[in-house]
Amino acid sequence: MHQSPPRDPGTTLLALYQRLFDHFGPQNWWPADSPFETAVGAILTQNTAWTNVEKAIANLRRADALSCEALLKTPRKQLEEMIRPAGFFRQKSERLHLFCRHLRDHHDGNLERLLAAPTAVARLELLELKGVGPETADSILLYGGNHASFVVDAYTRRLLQRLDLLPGRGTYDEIRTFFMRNLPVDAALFNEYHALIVILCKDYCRKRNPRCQSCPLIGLCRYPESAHPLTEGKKRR
DNA sequence: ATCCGGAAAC
DNA sequence: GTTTCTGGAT
Repeated sequence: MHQSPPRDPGTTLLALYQRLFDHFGPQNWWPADSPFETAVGAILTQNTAWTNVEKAIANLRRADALSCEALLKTPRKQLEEMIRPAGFFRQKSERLHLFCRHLRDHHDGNLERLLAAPTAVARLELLELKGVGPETADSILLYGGNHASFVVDAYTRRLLQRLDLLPGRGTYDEIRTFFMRNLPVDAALFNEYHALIVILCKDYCRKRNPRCQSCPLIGLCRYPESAHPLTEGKKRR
Protein backbone atom coordinates (compact mmCIF):
# COMPACT_ATOMS: atom_id res chain seq x y z
CA MET A 1 0.00 0.00 0.00
CA HIS A 2 1.39 3.38 -0.94
CA GLN A 3 0.19 6.92 -0.81
CA SER A 4 -1.97 8.37 -3.51
CA PRO A 5 0.20 10.11 -6.13
CA PRO A 6 0.92 13.79 -5.41
CA ARG A 7 -1.24 16.09 -7.52
CA ASP A 8 -0.89 19.76 -8.00
CA PRO A 9 -3.85 21.82 -6.77
CA GLY A 10 -4.75 22.93 -10.29
CA THR A 11 -5.23 19.35 -11.45
CA THR A 12 -7.18 18.50 -8.32
CA LEU A 13 -9.48 21.50 -8.58
CA LEU A 14 -10.20 20.88 -12.24
CA ALA A 15 -10.91 17.20 -11.63
CA LEU A 16 -13.24 18.22 -8.82
CA TYR A 17 -15.03 20.67 -11.08
CA GLN A 18 -15.33 18.09 -13.84
CA ARG A 19 -16.89 15.59 -11.48
CA LEU A 20 -19.40 18.11 -10.18
CA PHE A 21 -20.36 19.39 -13.60
CA ASP A 22 -20.76 15.89 -15.00
CA HIS A 23 -23.10 15.02 -12.16
CA PHE A 24 -25.18 18.17 -11.74
CA GLY A 25 -24.88 19.90 -15.10
CA PRO A 26 -25.01 23.69 -15.60
CA GLN A 27 -26.70 25.57 -12.77
CA ASN A 28 -27.50 28.80 -14.63
CA TRP A 29 -26.75 31.14 -11.76
CA TRP A 30 -27.68 33.77 -10.58
CA PRO A 31 -31.49 33.64 -10.85
CA ALA A 32 -32.20 37.36 -11.26
CA ASP A 33 -33.49 39.76 -13.92
CA SER A 34 -30.81 42.40 -13.40
CA PRO A 35 -27.48 43.04 -11.68
CA PHE A 36 -29.34 45.15 -9.15
CA GLU A 37 -31.64 42.29 -8.29
CA THR A 38 -28.59 40.05 -7.94
CA ALA A 39 -27.10 42.46 -5.43
CA VAL A 40 -30.35 42.64 -3.46
CA GLY A 41 -30.47 38.86 -3.38
CA ALA A 42 -26.83 38.68 -2.31
CA ILE A 43 -27.54 40.87 0.69
CA LEU A 44 -30.78 39.13 1.57
CA THR A 45 -29.31 35.65 1.41
CA GLN A 46 -26.66 36.29 4.05
CA ASN A 47 -26.85 33.27 6.36
CA THR A 48 -30.34 32.62 5.01
CA ALA A 49 -31.93 29.86 2.96
CA TRP A 50 -32.59 30.94 -0.62
CA THR A 51 -36.22 29.81 -0.45
CA ASN A 52 -36.80 32.50 2.13
CA VAL A 53 -35.03 35.08 0.00
CA GLU A 54 -37.33 34.22 -2.91
CA LYS A 55 -40.33 35.22 -0.84
CA ALA A 56 -38.76 38.55 0.06
CA ILE A 57 -37.81 39.24 -3.57
CA ALA A 58 -41.33 38.35 -4.68
CA ASN A 59 -42.69 40.89 -2.19
CA LEU A 60 -40.33 43.55 -3.51
CA ARG A 61 -41.24 42.79 -7.10
CA ARG A 62 -44.96 42.88 -6.36
CA ALA A 63 -44.47 46.33 -4.84
CA ASP A 64 -42.31 47.42 -7.79
CA ALA A 65 -39.52 48.09 -5.32
CA LEU A 66 -36.81 46.17 -7.16
CA SER A 67 -34.89 49.20 -8.33
CA CYS A 68 -32.48 51.58 -6.68
CA GLU A 69 -34.84 54.58 -6.80
CA ALA A 70 -37.94 52.64 -5.77
CA LEU A 71 -36.17 50.96 -2.92
CA LEU A 72 -34.92 54.31 -1.62
CA LYS A 73 -38.45 55.67 -1.68
CA THR A 74 -39.70 52.76 0.37
CA PRO A 75 -39.85 53.66 4.07
CA ARG A 76 -37.67 51.51 6.28
CA LYS A 77 -40.57 50.07 8.21
CA GLN A 78 -42.35 49.06 5.04
CA LEU A 79 -39.18 47.57 3.60
CA GLU A 80 -38.75 45.52 6.76
CA GLU A 81 -42.17 43.97 6.32
CA MET A 82 -41.48 43.05 2.71
CA ILE A 83 -38.17 41.34 3.41
CA ARG A 84 -39.23 39.83 6.71
CA PRO A 85 -39.34 36.25 5.34
CA ALA A 86 -35.58 36.49 4.68
CA GLY A 87 -34.81 37.06 8.36
CA PHE A 88 -32.50 39.61 9.97
CA PHE A 89 -34.94 42.05 8.43
CA ARG A 90 -33.94 45.11 10.45
CA GLN A 91 -30.26 44.99 9.60
CA LYS A 92 -30.92 43.87 6.04
CA SER A 93 -33.33 46.71 5.38
CA GLU A 94 -30.68 49.14 6.58
CA ARG A 95 -28.04 47.43 4.44
CA LEU A 96 -30.24 47.65 1.36
CA HIS A 97 -30.87 51.33 1.93
CA LEU A 98 -27.18 52.05 2.50
CA PHE A 99 -26.30 50.14 -0.64
CA CYS A 100 -28.84 52.08 -2.70
CA ARG A 101 -27.80 55.38 -1.19
CA HIS A 102 -24.24 54.69 -2.24
CA LEU A 103 -25.32 53.83 -5.78
CA ARG A 104 -27.42 56.98 -5.99
CA ASP A 105 -24.72 59.25 -4.58
CA HIS A 106 -21.74 57.84 -6.46
CA HIS A 107 -23.00 56.04 -9.57
CA ASP A 108 -26.19 57.78 -10.57
CA GLY A 109 -28.14 54.90 -9.06
CA ASN A 110 -26.60 52.52 -11.56
CA LEU A 111 -24.86 49.39 -10.27
CA GLU A 112 -23.46 48.68 -13.74
CA ARG A 113 -21.35 51.81 -13.45
CA LEU A 114 -19.80 50.61 -10.22
CA LEU A 115 -19.23 47.22 -11.84
CA ALA A 116 -17.59 48.81 -14.90
CA ALA A 117 -14.43 49.45 -12.86
CA PRO A 118 -11.59 46.92 -12.74
CA THR A 119 -12.38 43.96 -10.48
CA ALA A 120 -10.01 44.94 -7.68
CA VAL A 121 -11.31 48.52 -7.64
CA ALA A 122 -14.99 47.58 -7.63
CA ARG A 123 -14.32 44.96 -4.98
CA LEU A 124 -12.70 47.42 -2.58
CA GLU A 125 -15.54 49.85 -3.12
CA LEU A 126 -18.14 47.21 -2.31
CA LEU A 127 -16.23 46.13 0.78
CA GLU A 128 -16.41 49.68 2.11
CA LEU A 129 -20.15 49.34 2.44
CA LYS A 130 -21.62 48.39 5.78
CA GLY A 131 -23.24 45.00 5.41
CA VAL A 132 -21.16 43.94 2.41
CA GLY A 133 -18.47 41.46 3.41
CA PRO A 134 -16.19 39.45 1.13
CA GLU A 135 -18.74 36.82 0.12
CA THR A 136 -21.44 39.34 -0.68
CA ALA A 137 -18.96 41.51 -2.59
CA ASP A 138 -17.68 38.59 -4.64
CA SER A 139 -21.22 37.40 -5.36
CA ILE A 140 -22.17 40.82 -6.69
CA LEU A 141 -18.97 41.03 -8.74
CA LEU A 142 -19.26 37.55 -10.23
CA TYR A 143 -22.98 37.10 -10.67
CA GLY A 144 -23.93 40.74 -11.15
CA GLY A 145 -20.93 42.00 -13.09
CA ASN A 146 -19.36 38.93 -14.67
CA HIS A 147 -16.10 39.66 -12.88
CA ALA A 148 -13.79 36.68 -12.37
CA SER A 149 -13.84 36.87 -8.58
CA PHE A 150 -14.22 33.50 -6.88
CA VAL A 151 -16.96 33.31 -4.26
CA VAL A 152 -16.12 31.52 -1.02
CA ASP A 153 -18.79 30.51 1.47
CA ALA A 154 -19.29 28.17 4.39
CA TYR A 155 -19.99 25.35 1.91
CA THR A 156 -16.70 25.93 0.13
CA ARG A 157 -14.79 25.87 3.38
CA ARG A 158 -16.51 22.71 4.56
CA LEU A 159 -15.91 20.92 1.27
CA LEU A 160 -12.21 21.78 1.15
CA GLN A 161 -11.85 20.76 4.76
CA ARG A 162 -13.44 17.40 4.14
CA LEU A 163 -11.32 16.91 1.03
CA ASP A 164 -8.31 17.81 3.16
CA LEU A 165 -7.49 20.66 0.77
CA LEU A 166 -8.00 23.62 3.07
CA PRO A 167 -5.13 26.07 2.49
CA GLY A 168 -3.40 27.77 5.44
CA ARG A 169 -5.74 28.59 8.27
CA GLY A 170 -8.67 28.65 5.90
CA THR A 171 -9.43 32.35 5.98
CA TYR A 172 -11.71 33.79 3.31
CA ASP A 173 -8.87 35.32 1.35
CA GLU A 174 -6.66 32.25 1.54
CA ILE A 175 -9.41 30.09 0.08
CA ARG A 176 -10.31 32.61 -2.61
CA THR A 177 -6.67 32.96 -3.63
CA PHE A 178 -6.29 29.18 -3.63
CA PHE A 179 -8.96 28.85 -6.29
CA MET A 180 -7.89 31.87 -8.29
CA ARG A 181 -4.22 30.91 -8.45
CA ASN A 182 -4.89 27.31 -9.38
CA LEU A 183 -7.62 27.73 -11.97
CA PRO A 184 -7.96 29.64 -15.23
CA VAL A 185 -9.22 33.10 -14.27
CA ASP A 186 -12.55 32.77 -16.03
CA ALA A 187 -15.83 34.27 -14.87
CA ALA A 188 -17.93 31.53 -16.47
CA LEU A 189 -15.84 28.86 -14.73
CA PHE A 190 -16.01 30.60 -11.34
CA ASN A 191 -19.73 31.14 -11.81
CA GLU A 192 -20.43 27.47 -12.40
CA TYR A 193 -17.93 26.23 -9.85
CA HIS A 194 -19.41 28.07 -6.90
CA ALA A 195 -22.95 27.12 -7.87
CA LEU A 196 -21.91 23.47 -8.13
CA ILE A 197 -20.29 23.58 -4.69
CA VAL A 198 -23.51 24.97 -3.24
CA ILE A 199 -25.73 22.29 -4.72
CA LEU A 200 -23.27 19.55 -3.73
CA CYS A 201 -23.12 20.73 -0.14
CA LYS A 202 -26.88 21.18 0.11
CA ASP A 203 -27.71 17.76 -1.23
CA TYR A 204 -24.75 15.58 -0.29
CA CYS A 205 -21.86 17.16 1.63
CA ARG A 206 -24.23 18.37 4.32
CA LYS A 207 -23.08 19.67 7.65
CA ARG A 208 -24.92 17.15 9.77
CA ASN A 209 -25.60 13.91 7.97
CA PRO A 210 -23.54 13.87 4.80
CA ARG A 211 -24.70 11.39 2.15
CA CYS A 212 -21.26 10.04 1.44
CA GLN A 213 -22.48 6.74 -0.05
CA SER A 214 -24.23 8.39 -2.96
CA CYS A 215 -21.99 11.47 -3.21
CA PRO A 216 -20.75 12.27 -6.73
CA LEU A 217 -17.29 12.84 -5.27
CA ILE A 218 -17.05 9.28 -4.02
CA GLY A 219 -13.57 7.97 -4.65
CA LEU A 220 -12.20 11.49 -4.85
CA CYS A 221 -12.99 12.14 -1.20
CA ARG A 222 -11.90 10.17 1.82
CA TYR A 223 -14.26 11.77 4.28
CA PRO A 224 -15.23 10.80 6.91
CA GLU A 225 -12.12 8.66 7.42
CA SER A 226 -9.95 11.73 6.87
CA ALA A 227 -11.96 13.88 9.28
CA HIS A 228 -10.26 15.16 12.35
CA PRO A 229 -12.50 13.68 15.05
CA LEU A 230 -12.06 16.51 17.53
CA THR A 231 -12.60 19.47 15.25
CA GLU A 232 -15.49 18.44 13.08
CA GLY A 233 -18.89 16.90 13.37
CA LYS A 234 -21.17 16.47 16.32
CA LYS A 235 -19.66 16.61 19.72
CA ARG A 236 -18.74 13.17 20.85
CA ARG A 237 -19.07 12.45 24.49
C1' DA B 1 -17.63 35.06 21.03
C1' DT B 2 -22.29 36.86 20.44
C1' DC B 3 -26.11 38.92 18.15
C1' DC B 4 -29.49 39.24 14.43
C1' DG B 5 -34.46 36.13 12.79
C1' DG B 6 -37.85 33.81 9.96
C1' DA B 7 -38.66 29.33 7.65
C1' DA B 8 -37.97 24.68 6.86
C1' DA B 9 -35.36 20.50 7.42
C1' DC B 10 -34.15 17.24 10.66
C1' DG C 1 -37.58 20.58 20.02
C1' DT C 2 -33.20 21.55 17.63
C1' DT C 3 -30.36 22.76 13.73
C1' DT C 4 -29.35 25.03 9.62
C1' DC C 5 -29.51 28.34 6.14
C1' DT C 6 -25.24 30.73 -0.62
C1' DG C 7 -22.72 36.30 6.60
C1' DG C 8 -21.45 40.42 8.67
C1' DA C 9 -20.86 43.68 12.47
C1' DT C 10 -19.69 44.50 17.12
